Amino acid sequence: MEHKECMSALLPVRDTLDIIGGKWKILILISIWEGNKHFREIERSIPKLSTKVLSKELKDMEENQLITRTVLNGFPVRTEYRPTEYSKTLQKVILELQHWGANHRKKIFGREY
Amino acid sequence: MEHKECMSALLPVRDTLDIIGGKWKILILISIWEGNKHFREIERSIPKLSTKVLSKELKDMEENQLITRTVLNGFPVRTEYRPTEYSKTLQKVILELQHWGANHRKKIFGREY
DNA sequence: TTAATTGATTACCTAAAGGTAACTGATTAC
DNA sequence: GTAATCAGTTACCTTTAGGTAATCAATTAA
Repeated sequence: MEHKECMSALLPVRDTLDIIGGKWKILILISIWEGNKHFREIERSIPKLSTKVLSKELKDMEENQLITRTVLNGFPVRTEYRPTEYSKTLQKVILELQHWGANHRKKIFGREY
Repeated sequence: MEHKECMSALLPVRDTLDIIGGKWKILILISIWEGNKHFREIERSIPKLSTKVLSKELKDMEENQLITRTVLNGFPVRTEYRPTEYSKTLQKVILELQHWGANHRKKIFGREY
């Protein structure tokens, strides 16, 4: 049985799941896609999300070039987070996950949400 | 800012990630797709996978109708795990994750695996 | 000077995922 | 009866993800 090729093909799958997996990452990305730019603004747009987790996730997303971070100096310091064009390439992936999940729920529970 | 609709659209995304996320689920599914049928066979096909985790994941996958489980009585008891036709609907999703991840690695590190 | 706001960081804790290893029950071959 | 094989289960431990709450630095308005 040939495993090596298929197993190494899973490294990219792992990478993707690391980037969009977890409890908050997609939520944060969508909030930013929707136009939320500032730290507090994003935080308040997602109920129960803590500053600690948000801070960490934003760093990860910046590293992965999904968002840009710009510090604007002014009265209270403001930071602007913006989605990159590149981040949009994730939309197809997320849509695929969404479609499969929606169909799956119908199959398993015989009803939708 | 309209959040409610987009946030509820994420429930299916969560469902899908619960089903294919984690360290072993996709590996196990692929092993079964490849033709491995028996518990020990699947276990041995995936280095470092323990019986405990395999046992749990197989149960989850059976609940989600991705595999069927049949007990064959014979000398050493044998169990047959088979992929369902339905499980194949995940291939498109997994391929999407794989493509995005492969392209992402090129973008971030400038090289492939 | 005090309070308030923004954008965080830090220390500490809990819960969930996963790992380790020993063990069970059934059966058969020796 | 002893060993081996298959298909698991159980108890226990470690690691990681995530939650809670206090704190900090900068700035401005009252």
